[in-house]
Amino acid sequence: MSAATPPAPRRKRMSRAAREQQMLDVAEEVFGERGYQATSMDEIAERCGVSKPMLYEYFGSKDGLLVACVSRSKAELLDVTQKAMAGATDPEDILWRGMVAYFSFIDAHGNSFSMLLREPTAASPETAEAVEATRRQQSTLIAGVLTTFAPSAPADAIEAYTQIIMGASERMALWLTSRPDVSAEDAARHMTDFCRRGLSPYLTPVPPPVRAEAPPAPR
Amino acid sequence: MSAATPPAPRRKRMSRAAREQQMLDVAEEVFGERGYQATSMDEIAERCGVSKPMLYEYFGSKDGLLVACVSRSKAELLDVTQKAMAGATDPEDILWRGMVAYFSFIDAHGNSFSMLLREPTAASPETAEAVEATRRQQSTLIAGVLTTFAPSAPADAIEAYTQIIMGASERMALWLTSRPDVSAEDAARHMTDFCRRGLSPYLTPVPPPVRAEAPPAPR
DNA sequence: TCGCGTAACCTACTTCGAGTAAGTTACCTG
DNA sequence: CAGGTAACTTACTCGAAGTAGGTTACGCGA
Repeated sequence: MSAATPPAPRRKRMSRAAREQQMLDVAEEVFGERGYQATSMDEIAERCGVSKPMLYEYFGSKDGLLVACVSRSKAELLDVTQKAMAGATDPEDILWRGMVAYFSFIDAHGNSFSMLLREPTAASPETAEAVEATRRQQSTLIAGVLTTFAPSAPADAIEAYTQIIMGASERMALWLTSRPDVSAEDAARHMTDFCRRGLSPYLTPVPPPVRAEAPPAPR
Repeated sequence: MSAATPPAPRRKRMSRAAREQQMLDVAEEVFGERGYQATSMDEIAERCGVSKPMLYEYFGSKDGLLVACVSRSKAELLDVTQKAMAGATDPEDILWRGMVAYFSFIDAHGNSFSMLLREPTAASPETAEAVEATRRQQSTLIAGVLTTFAPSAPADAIEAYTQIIMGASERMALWLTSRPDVSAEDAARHMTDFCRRGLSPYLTPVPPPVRAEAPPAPR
C-alpha cells in the first residue's frame, strides 16, 4: 500500500490568498515565457500543482488572470516609482529618480514584465480596457508631476506630454530588455535628458541648486 | 431583405491577387471592429463571400493574416511619411512634415489602424517578431534622419532617441484616436515641439538654408 | 465548338483549448 | 468526533483553428 513516494508529490492545500499569489507568480512566468496566446490554462494549473477549475474559481477567465497579473505588476511598479520620487524636490531630480526606479524595476523583472507590457492588447477589448485603466494610474501620476512643476503649461500640452513620456518610457523599456549591454541608468539618463529639454520652456525656473557639475550635459 | 439581390448572391471567382487584397481589406476591418482574439476566421471568410480554407490557402494561419494586414498598413504608413519628409531640408521641417503625415494617416484610418498598432502582440512570439520587423523599418527611417541631422550625437543616444520617438508617436496616435477634439496637427505640433527641444543640443546649428521650395517634391 | 488542365473554391472533418457542472476530500471548530 | 465549509478534482461541452480531399468554373489550344 505504502508506496515510497507517490510519483505525484503530495501537494499541500493552501489558503485562498496564498494560492492566488502562487497562481499569479506562475502565470506571470508562463505568460512571460510563451506569450499570452500560446499559454494554456492547463499548463498554468499543472505548474501550480492544481487543476484548471481552481484558476477559474479564483480569476474567472484567462483574461481575468492576465488582468490580475498586469494589475499586480503595474501596481508594484507604480508604488516603486512613487516612492522613488518622494524625496525629490526639483523637477530634474524627480524625473531622474522616477526614471531610474522605473527602468531598474523593468530590468530586474526580466522579460516577464516586458511581456506583460505588450500582451495586454492580446485579449478582448474589455481586457484591454482594464489594462488601460492601470496605465491611466501611471499617467495620472505623471500628469500630476507635470502640473506641479510646469504650472504654466496649457492643459492639452500637459496631457500630450504625459502620453509622450508614457509611450517613450514603455518603448525604452522594451529596448532595454533587448539590449543587455544597456543599463537601467543609461536608459534613465537618455530619457531624463530628452524629457528635461522637451519640457524646458514650462519648467519653473528652478533656483540653481548647488550643482557640482552638469553630468548629463554633453558637448 | 433586399428583393434585388438573391438570397445567395452569386459570387464571382476572382484572381488570387485580387482576392488577397479583398481578404486583407476585410480582415483589417474585422480585426479593427472586434480585436484579434474575438475575430473568427469563419467570419472573415463569410464576409469575403468565400470559405475558410481559402484564407488558409493564401495566408497560412490566422497569425499570418494578421501579419499580412499589419505589414501592408505599416508599409503604407512608412511610404506616406517618407514621401512627406522628402521635401524638407532642415531638421525642424522634416520633423514637422513627418509627424503631420504620420498622425494624419492614423486619423484618416480610424481605429482600424490603431487596433493594428496594439494587436500585433496578440499572437505567438514569432508573429510579434514579424511585426517588430516592420517596426524596425520605421525606426531605421527615424534613425537615419537623426544621424543626418545630429551627426554629433553618440550612437547609443541616436538609438535611444529613436526608440523614444517611436514610442511617443505610437502612444500619441492612440491618444489621438481617443480624443476626437484633438486634430492630427495638434498632435504633430506637440510632438514636434517636444522632440525639437529634446534633440536641440545635437541638432546641427543649421543656418536657415535659402531653399525656396523642394524641387524633388514628389507629391 | 469541344475537350482538358489548372486554379479557385467547397464540404466535412479532426484537434485543441477555454470554460463548466457536479461531485469529493481534507481541514477547522465546537 | 461530528459536520460544515473551503479547497480541490474528474469528466464533460462547446467553439474556433486548422486540414483532407473532392468539386466547379474558367482559360486556352485544336
